[in-house]
Amino acid sequence: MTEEIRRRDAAATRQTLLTAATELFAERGYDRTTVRDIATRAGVNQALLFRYFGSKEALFVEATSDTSLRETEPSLLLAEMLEHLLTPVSSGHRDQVLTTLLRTLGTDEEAAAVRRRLTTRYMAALATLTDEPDADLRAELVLAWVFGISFMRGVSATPPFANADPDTVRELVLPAARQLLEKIADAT
Amino acid sequence: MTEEIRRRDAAATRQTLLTAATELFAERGYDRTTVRDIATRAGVNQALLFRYFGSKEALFVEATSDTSLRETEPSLLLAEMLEHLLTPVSSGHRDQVLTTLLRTLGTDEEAAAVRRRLTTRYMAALATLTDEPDADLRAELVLAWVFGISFMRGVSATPPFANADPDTVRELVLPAARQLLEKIADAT
DNA sequence: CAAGCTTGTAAGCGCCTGCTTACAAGCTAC
DNA sequence: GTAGCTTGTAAGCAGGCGCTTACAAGCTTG
Repeated sequence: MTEEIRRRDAAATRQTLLTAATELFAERGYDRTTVRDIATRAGVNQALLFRYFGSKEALFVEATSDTSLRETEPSLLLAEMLEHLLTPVSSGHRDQVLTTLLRTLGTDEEAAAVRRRLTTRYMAALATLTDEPDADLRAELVLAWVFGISFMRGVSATPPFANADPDTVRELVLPAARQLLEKIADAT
Repeated sequence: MTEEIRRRDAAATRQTLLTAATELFAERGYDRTTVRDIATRAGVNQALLFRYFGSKEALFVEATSDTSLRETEPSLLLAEMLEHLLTPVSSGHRDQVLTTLLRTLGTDEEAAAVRRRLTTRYMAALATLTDEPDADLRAELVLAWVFGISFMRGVSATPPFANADPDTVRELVLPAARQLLEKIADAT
């Protein structure tokens, strides 16, 4: 049994808030998520949010910073990202950070900073997959594709993607992307 | 000379408001644009916004509905979209609708409807460019790429794209996209 | 020139936002 | 057992939001 009868547990409350915030930011983005929403979903008084995190922005940074960008081999990175994007979100909270960042496109500086940092890391990894001089541009174009797919699938939720088989998508995307980054490998 | 000394001109005021709204929605998205912002940029009392448009949402719909999706031949559509996306925004107000929709990713139903309608039209055009059975999926993947490029360039504004030569980008994207939609043509 | 409509203005309403404060309730150490 | 800290609660503050109202200023028609 899990410890269910715990009350007055600061660490647990903090974690509950963080989880609720992560979910809501991914679902609605930064602007449309209110601190009251977060507290309600966490089943917690909203004042505690400020006690434990200081501000809504600080909570956002913490919710999006545990990126868990695994140390995947770059040649498999694209295939893995596609898999993450295309598997049903319901199955555990997958890498929602991408979705969160896509939903948070305002002028908000914190969000923009998080987005830029993440982008740079992925780009650097992908840029190793070609010997062409314009490796960065090629990497960014491929990354842009991932963002676009993530956008249309997770955010816009247009019909074809909703029913699309992940394998089919991968078999379409990988060869095309290989035109830009020739060292992209197939999934294992 | 243009007629500058016109006052009490309802049509002109309406148009000024519409222009200001279009710009601001593209710059900041729906949520972060306030009716006061719009009225201020238009140099007009904000009550007039409600007199002429009824609500902020109605104004948004009108600002994004003049899509001007030209009747381009589908095989040239991708090249043309890329050109639109990559030419400096400063040069006249280009097709900002894509940017606006990207910046407006909340739960807002009106924005989602506009986005869906536009997407469907572009997809239908692109789907004619292959004889494969999964034409729709292929078209959506290509469109996703355009969205991603638009996102990274216009919204996220990451470095490589900012300095990228439009022709270079096109020469990278078109051949790769042709893996999905074989009838894509080069720019004229 | 005055009636009557249209266009523009100033003020403010009710609501929601992020955030704070004052205080009650529970836990731990002596 | 009670002092003193930590955890949770209720209420509310100031400011910004979309939107409305009451009214002044201008134009058009007899």
